[in-house]
Amino acid sequence: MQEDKKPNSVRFSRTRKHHANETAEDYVEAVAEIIDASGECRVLDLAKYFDVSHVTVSRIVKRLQGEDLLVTRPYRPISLTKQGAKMAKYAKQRHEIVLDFLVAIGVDAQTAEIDSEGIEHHVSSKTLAAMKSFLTK
Amino acid sequence: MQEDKKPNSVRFSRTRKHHANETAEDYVEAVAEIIDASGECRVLDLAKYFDVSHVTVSRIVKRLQGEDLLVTRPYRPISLTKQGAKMAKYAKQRHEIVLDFLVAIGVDAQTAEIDSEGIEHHVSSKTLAAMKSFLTK
DNA sequence: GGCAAATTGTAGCAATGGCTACGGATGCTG
DNA sequence: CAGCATCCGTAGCCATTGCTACAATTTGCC
Repeated sequence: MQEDKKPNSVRFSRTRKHHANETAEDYVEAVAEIIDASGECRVLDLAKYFDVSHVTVSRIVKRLQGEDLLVTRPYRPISLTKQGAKMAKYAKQRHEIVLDFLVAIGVDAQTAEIDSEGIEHHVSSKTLAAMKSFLTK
Repeated sequence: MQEDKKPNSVRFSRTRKHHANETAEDYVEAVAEIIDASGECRVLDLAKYFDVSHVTVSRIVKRLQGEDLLVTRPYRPISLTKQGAKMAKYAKQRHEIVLDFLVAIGVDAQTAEIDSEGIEHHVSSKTLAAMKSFLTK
């Protein structure tokens, strides 16, 4: 009855790596959304989107470019790589399922929007499946 | 129809302040749990609990002591302040509701345990109320 | 009491993500 | 096409949370 085989690093996601991945997901999702809405995505668009300074965006964009998630050149718009687009697609799906699910259990739309942003990164595929199943029921 | 009065810093919780608060909640909850289980809580207990080095724990404990959430002295056990105990109590309640809720919608216990750790910090009181209401239905 | 093991603290490094201040590019507009 | 506004990059600061390596304290055992 070994109940603790897995290290708690699996349970507790307050790790640099996990956070970096959350950031990556939020950014590619935002880039996709902004391009979809306005045709192109600039550093300042992301800065406004996340309500942070352009400097913070700039550094993160550079990191994500190094991770082959997005592409840009100095003073140029930002676009997604194939890999980035794929991540954005999954992130969006997850986001929408969580959002719809929260609304389905009676959370008001505005609160659901806020909470789903935080929750989406912590929902495993199994939990996501349970939410999806709940929605189609 | 101003749909974006609130800054996105409210929606996107990837902020130092928010993370620091998550850490605080996880730590006070862990301290309460460990004391409850074994009578006292030491730095190494927390290190094992979170699967991090004792150094990381030591520094965070020092910070949380400064925030009046817990009390300790060098080479001595850790206990909660009144404020820390209150935070631990609410964190535990939230944790349990989220956990029970996930199980209720069909997530297996192990996955629910993992996901609830991540989700609990992002659930507003409104969403928590919706979960509670779902459970008692 | 004293030694050894276990525990905890300190020093110092890295990565991530906040910021302000400043300077260089780009692009619009007269 | 020149100048100005906007956008973006760089330099350099801080906080948080990881780490290893080493020092200090406590504790248990002989």
